[in-house]
Amino acid sequence: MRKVLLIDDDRKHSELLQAYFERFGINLVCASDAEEGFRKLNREDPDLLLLDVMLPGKDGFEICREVRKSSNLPIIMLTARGDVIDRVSGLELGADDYIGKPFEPRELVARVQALLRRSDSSSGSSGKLEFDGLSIDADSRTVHVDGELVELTSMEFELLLILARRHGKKLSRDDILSELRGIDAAILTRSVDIMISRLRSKLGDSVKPPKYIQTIWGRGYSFVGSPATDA
Amino acid sequence: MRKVLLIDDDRKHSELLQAYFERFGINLVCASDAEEGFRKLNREDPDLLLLDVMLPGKDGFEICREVRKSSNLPIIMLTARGDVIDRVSGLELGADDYIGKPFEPRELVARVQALLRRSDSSSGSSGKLEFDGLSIDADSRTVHVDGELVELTSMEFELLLILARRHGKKLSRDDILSELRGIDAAILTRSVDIMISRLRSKLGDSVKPPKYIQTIWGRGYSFVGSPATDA
DNA sequence: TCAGATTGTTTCCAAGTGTTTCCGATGCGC
DNA sequence: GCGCATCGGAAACACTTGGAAACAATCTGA
Repeated sequence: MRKVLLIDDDRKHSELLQAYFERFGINLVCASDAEEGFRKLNREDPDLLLLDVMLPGKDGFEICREVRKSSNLPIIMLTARGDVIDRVSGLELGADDYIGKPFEPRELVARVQALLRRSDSSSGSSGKLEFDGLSIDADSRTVHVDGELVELTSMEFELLLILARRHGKKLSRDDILSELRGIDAAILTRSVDIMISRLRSKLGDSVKPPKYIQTIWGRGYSFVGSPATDA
Repeated sequence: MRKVLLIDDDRKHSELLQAYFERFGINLVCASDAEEGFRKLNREDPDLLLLDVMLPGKDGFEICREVRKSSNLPIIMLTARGDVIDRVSGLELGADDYIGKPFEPRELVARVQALLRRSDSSSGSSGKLEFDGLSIDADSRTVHVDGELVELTSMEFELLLILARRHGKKLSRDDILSELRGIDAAILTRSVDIMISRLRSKLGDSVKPPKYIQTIWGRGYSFVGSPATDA
């Protein structure tokens, strides 16, 4: 379960939020001042920090600065009035997000989740497209057909990505060319056909009953691989 | 220089923002609809995406969903009215942040910078970069491959650092040269190729199925080492 | 200054990409 | 269904880009 540390001197408010966060599977740990905050930061090792700006003693900005010195823990600032000055200075101090009080608890949860998702995905796999028998990894630029690694040239890979990202959509040769090479697709040749052809042969696809790439006569091409459950 | 793609149908507004972003050293590329957006997404390979919700044809939410299928590119949504429904659904769709129109340009820049900083730091500004079988220590300037110390010259080390810090990003030879030697990359030779070549041989990497450094034909290079589980 | 290491250039060759061409496939009008 | 015009697939070829070796220039430290 994800753990979030909230530093806010309003105990009542904190408890309400704690209960609310619980419903979304997030364990909210509360501290009411900087001192308690730093203690729990070490002991609880949270995944994210919620910082109220208005605090007795050391304020939220100061805490933010200090935390940033030694870690890149995601931080969201809670400030009383949402004026721009506060927002900007909070973000420039190294906070990752900001929310103005009063806020909808639901929105805070959404922001927390967005930020957690981001820090997850940055260390985990993300850019993966999975189809029935075909798996494309946009990060490592690798393609597997039935578990076998298939070596594609960069053009072939880009082409496959363009088609697969919009599977089901009919793409004209112009669409493909302009995504592949930019607006200067003025000189339209038939290189797309050839690339499709080479790609198909590498993927072990055939023309007649197409497994992945469907020719739409007079129009262009379309990716038709079954969206696949997951992998 | 960091590159940000803005998809917004208000050309005038886009141009103003473009000029404004320039002042902060951010290259803002503009598209006015989903079609153009997808084209430039591939072509320009931006570091972050700004999405207007209100667009002719496919709206911002839809674009966001499609992009999220195959990438974890940071996304900020721009919506006309800041009601909570929009915010929450935007964030739940996989956007990383949200800003309500009208907004202060300065605040948008701050949010963009915060998000860029975050995605930077997630790939390790903390001195050590760990990949599957490859570990880079930016402080001591040492590199280990499968636990073995590998001696690199300073250029080779810098080059590796540039690539690894932006793993997954396509970097042109110009990008690399200007980071390596400053903006005066006027004299463009093929020295980058040779450095890549030497680096690869020292890392024990091969060209055909690249473990670490991928050649993107006609474009440049990209670091593709798996982000590594261990530390 | 000299020796050795590092960085840049040239050159050749292999690999990737685009064009032409031919032929089979598809759609259309009868 | 038949024939014609057109479209798409595939092989062969031409052009461009990248990899690697050899070599030259530069830098570093005695």
